[in-house]
Amino acid sequence: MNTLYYGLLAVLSNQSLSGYDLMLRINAFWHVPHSRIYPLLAKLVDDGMVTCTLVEQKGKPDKKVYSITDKGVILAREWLLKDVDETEKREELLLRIYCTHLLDKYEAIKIMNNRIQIYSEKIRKRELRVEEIKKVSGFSLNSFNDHYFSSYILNKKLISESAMAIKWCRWVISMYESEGSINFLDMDFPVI
Amino acid sequence: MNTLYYGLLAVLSNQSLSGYDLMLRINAFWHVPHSRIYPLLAKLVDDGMVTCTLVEQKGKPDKKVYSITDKGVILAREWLLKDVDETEKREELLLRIYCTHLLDKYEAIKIMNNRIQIYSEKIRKRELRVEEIKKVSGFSLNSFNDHYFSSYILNKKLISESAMAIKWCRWVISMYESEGSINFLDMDFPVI
DNA sequence: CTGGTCATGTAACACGTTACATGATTGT
DNA sequence: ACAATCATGTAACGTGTTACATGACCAG
Repeated sequence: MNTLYYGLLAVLSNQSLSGYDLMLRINAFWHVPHSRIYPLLAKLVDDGMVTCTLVEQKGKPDKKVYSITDKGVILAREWLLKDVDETEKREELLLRIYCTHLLDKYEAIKIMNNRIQIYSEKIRKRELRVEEIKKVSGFSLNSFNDHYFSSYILNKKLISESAMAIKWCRWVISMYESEGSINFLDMDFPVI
Repeated sequence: MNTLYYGLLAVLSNQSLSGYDLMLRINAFWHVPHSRIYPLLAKLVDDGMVTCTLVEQKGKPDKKVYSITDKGVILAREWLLKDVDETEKREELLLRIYCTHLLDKYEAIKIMNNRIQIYSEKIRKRELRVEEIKKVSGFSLNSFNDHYFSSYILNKKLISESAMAIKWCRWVISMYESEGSINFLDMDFPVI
């Protein structure tokens, strides 16, 4: 049961799709060829996580539409709620976000707070590294070809990414906490 | 010649390291076990990209220190300068940044401008998707469990990430363009 | 005396990619 | 005619992970 197994389950938790459509959808996250999707779908059916229905079409080949089962939703929720380590692949994080609808308010807020902790720790480590670079390079560089420059801009990028992620987490939490109506006009995440 | 092949070359372009130290360094980007590094290092030596020197140590086991060759630098530069597609793995992007010291001012600015184009296009597509979500959901949601909410926050996250990346690219360009002294006090990327 | 760090390597297995294979329909 | 899209599947190959294997030194 690898990332793609949960990936297919995650996408199917949003809507029922054919193997072909599933491939198109999951490509928004990362590239997956159809050769990996069809065998895994068979396994998902085997495991009782999804059901398959043949849909006949006119002008197009028939297709098999897959729908998530209750058992599948339970597994997807387990995967969403399990603790993640720092080395988690980015794609997996995006996929988890795409599944937030499977969580209740308190579960979602808890996960977001957890994520804020992880990003804060990352920033702390990178800030230390930046200070170290500044010190060992004597606070100035002879040229941009100095490898301290590469390290410096790389660390600055990682810090800004984590800071942005924290800001986004807080925005999501604030939406969950504002009890009122859920209106797109009231919720807009200011980009920078 | 896969990502790790260039990854090892990229790290070695910054400094000579043993297989063990190389593993520790590359783990800053993504997890790589030593079982993958040692065979690849042998291949890099075979291909004439790096040279190997045995360094005896007291109190610690002897180690093999690997250094990049001129041929290795040429290949690393080729890899850096080759066009990248949108589906490029994130790790590879970070690795490329870590190697900027191999590029001259004009090459680096060209790459940054190119990246800005890619991120801009990404934002454009995601903005369209957000507008679509707003429309089909009727500009409001019944609950946070609605999968439009998941899609909405996911797209917002991707947009903010790309926007931050563009800001970072512009910051790097501005540093390359400011001819004066290279002082860490003069260059600070404001996080959000 | 147990577990952690430094240090290098191999082997079995799981996972992922590219290529092969088929076939109807629609647009250029 | 030719290429692209929709639609599903298998096979060979290459990549990556986990486990096996060894050994000195140091700290608790």
